[in-house]
Amino acid sequence: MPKVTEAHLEARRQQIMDAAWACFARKGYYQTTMQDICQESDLSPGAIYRYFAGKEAIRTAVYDRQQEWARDVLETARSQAGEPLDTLTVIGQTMWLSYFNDPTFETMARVEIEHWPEALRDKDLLDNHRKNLTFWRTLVTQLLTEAKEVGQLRADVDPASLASLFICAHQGLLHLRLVDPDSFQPERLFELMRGLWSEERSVELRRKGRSKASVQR
Amino acid sequence: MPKVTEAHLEARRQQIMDAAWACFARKGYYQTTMQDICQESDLSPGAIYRYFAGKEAIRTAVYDRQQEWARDVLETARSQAGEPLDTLTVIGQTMWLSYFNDPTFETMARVEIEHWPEALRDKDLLDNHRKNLTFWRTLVTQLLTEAKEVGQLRADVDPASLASLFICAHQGLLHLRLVDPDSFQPERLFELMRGLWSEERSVELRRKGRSKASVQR
DNA sequence: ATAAAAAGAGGGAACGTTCGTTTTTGAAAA
DNA sequence: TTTTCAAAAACGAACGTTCCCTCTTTTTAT
Repeated sequence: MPKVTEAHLEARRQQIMDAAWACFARKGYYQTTMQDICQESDLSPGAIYRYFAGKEAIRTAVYDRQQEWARDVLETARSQAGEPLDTLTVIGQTMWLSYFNDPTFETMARVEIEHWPEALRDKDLLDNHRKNLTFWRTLVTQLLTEAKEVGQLRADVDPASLASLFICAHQGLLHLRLVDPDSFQPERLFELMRGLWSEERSVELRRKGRSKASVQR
Repeated sequence: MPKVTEAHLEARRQQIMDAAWACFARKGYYQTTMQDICQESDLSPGAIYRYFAGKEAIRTAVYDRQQEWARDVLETARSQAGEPLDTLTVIGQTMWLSYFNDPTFETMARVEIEHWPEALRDKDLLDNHRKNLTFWRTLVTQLLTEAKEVGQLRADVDPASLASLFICAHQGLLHLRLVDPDSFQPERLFELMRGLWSEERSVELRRKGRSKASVQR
């Protein structure tokens, strides 16, 4: 069937990427063989090599697509929220609360973590990863700065540093959720962090805590 | 030279582990060949297979040794500090400030990250990793609980949650320091976190921050 | 005491397998 | 008939592991 539609070609690409995505999550990049991807995608080696130059090309394509998905979450969150801190809350809730319970989350997280050590060796992956991280850090910093100007953020907190802490915690949680889901619960971390940085909330809670503590004594 | 001393045998083991450690950090586990380890250690395959059952055995041995090193840091910190929060501060300073600037840090961090995706697949590695994480989380939780009782910690903060946040941030920082050292500076994160959770410090800084903010308006 | 034998430690070539890729072949639309 | 897409066998390189050999030290036997 020659001269097939452009949509069909794109569908094949997605078919291969879906298969590779599942395989990478299950076995990791190096333990995934081309045969695995062939089986998972119901395609032959000959077919796959028509759409991708090689194994590595598939990996970068999968990684790129995953980053796009994450940014889609952001856009959705931005359109839902109004105030800067709301946007951040919605992003947090989407990624940490809903997202972490989504069945596809585990697959995404596994593939993401798979790339961390790889990015330290492959220059292209590293550049890509850096750009992505910078994007998120800049965005969160900006949102926090706006929040601080409106007084929603503790006055003594540096937005840039807090943004870095966010990203660190997010990456760590991504990893630790998979290792030990029971001990690292996004909900509790989310609440804790809100209490730490938020202006009103911290004042209110600090009062409660202090009175409770004084009762205990 | 048969019937060599026990010390000599142990030295050979360490020699192999050192070589593998360097190779894993440089190229990752799967891209490190036995030939690589042979070259790095100045030994032949025959020699190496006399001391380790195979490639995987070397990996687990290297990983175990690394965990021991980390716990040594803890013991040193504990002997240096008195109060609970001091211990935590010393651990933080050792690991985040001195440690991150140590030339061997990068090697250790790379090997550590290398294990994260692997641990999700290999049952033995996962059990080991879980035990290690539980050890640290329990320890930090305990220190924070003691600190709270003495009033060094904000009264509304849950020690267990904060401990989880610590671990998350630490793991994230471990990864992000390697990807983008300039953007994720342990010193700033360390200061930020101290300000967030500390009792006196937060009150003091909040006052300063508030007055500064009112001037700006 | 000395020589022969045994055994441990290590070197290095070789083996069997696996895996990414290529090439050949076939079928179906144009 | 020509062109395009996909299947499947096949190739060549690479890798983990094994096997065999050598050299040296210890042990044994005369």
